[in-house]
Amino acid sequence: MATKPPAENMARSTKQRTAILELLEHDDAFRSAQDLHAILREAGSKIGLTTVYRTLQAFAEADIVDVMRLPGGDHLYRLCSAEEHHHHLVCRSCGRTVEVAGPTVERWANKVAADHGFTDVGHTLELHGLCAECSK
Amino acid sequence: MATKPPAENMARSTKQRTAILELLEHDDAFRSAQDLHAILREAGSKIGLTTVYRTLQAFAEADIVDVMRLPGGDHLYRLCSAEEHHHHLVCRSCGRTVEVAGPTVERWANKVAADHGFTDVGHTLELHGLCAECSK
DNA sequence: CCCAATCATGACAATCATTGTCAACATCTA
DNA sequence: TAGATGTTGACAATGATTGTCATGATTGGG
Ligand SMILES: [Zn+2]
Ligand SMILES: [Zn+2]
Ligand SMILES: [Zn+2]
Ligand SMILES: [Zn+2]
Repeated sequence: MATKPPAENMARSTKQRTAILELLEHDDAFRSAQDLHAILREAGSKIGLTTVYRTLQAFAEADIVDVMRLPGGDHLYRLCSAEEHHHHLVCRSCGRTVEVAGPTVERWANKVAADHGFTDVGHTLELHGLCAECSK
Repeated sequence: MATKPPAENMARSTKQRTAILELLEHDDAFRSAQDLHAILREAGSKIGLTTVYRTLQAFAEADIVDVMRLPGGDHLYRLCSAEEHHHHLVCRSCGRTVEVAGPTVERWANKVAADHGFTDVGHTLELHGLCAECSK
């Protein structure tokens, strides 16, 4: 066995996938496919934009990265450490992101849903503000 | 005074705006600009798609309607009764939507943010499941 | 080590909701 | 009622994302 594949999703290990994964490993904030593509090209890589898109999608599919959507609709990706369900507290200035668990919210959500006769409930939750640093 | 304008945002009252508002008033679910446009054309209106987009944007701007985003990124609009801050419990089958207040969540969000040194925090929260009806 | 079977890549075209443009039009007030 | 100005609608433009497909890379077997 040479290099192990990044995920079940993706059968082979390639320079491109490795490069993207390394970028994400050293990054604290959520980044877009275009961001990562620009950074890689800047660093001399000849990687194509389509590949970056596809790779990030595959990572997301394999739960390797978390996805969030900007108000404008763009997709942003981040390599999260927590394996379990969690939410994000994002600095709207520098992008710094903290992963937070929300047992309180989970309970509240389930109760509210049940009270209204809803079943099979899920939720999306996002916190955004200014981090200590950016708060000056 | 003839007809009062729908909002400060929009100086004049027009057939188009009235038509859109009436549709929303009789609708329980979130709808897209294209949905509403299709419905209006179906009913014989000659309204243009651009106008529907602009009108909904203006309504949202004036806090007359709530906006939510589909996973795909599309904008959906709904006329909500609650004037204060609230969240939505949406049926992913029929679209039926219930407005819910979330004091518990607000408190939790503020605490979490403060614990991490974040200031000026906001949040987005969405609940989705199957309504009693659609649960069979 | 070498090859064939496949998976992956990248340049390019195609999508598609949304936005921009602007001349024709409607509304409202004086 | 007429003019000033907000609105409309057909159409073009945008821009992130996805589809296509020939070429290139990876991997397991021989
Ligand atoms: Zn910050
Ligand atoms: Zn949660
Ligand atoms: Zn609402
Ligand atoms: Zn339902």
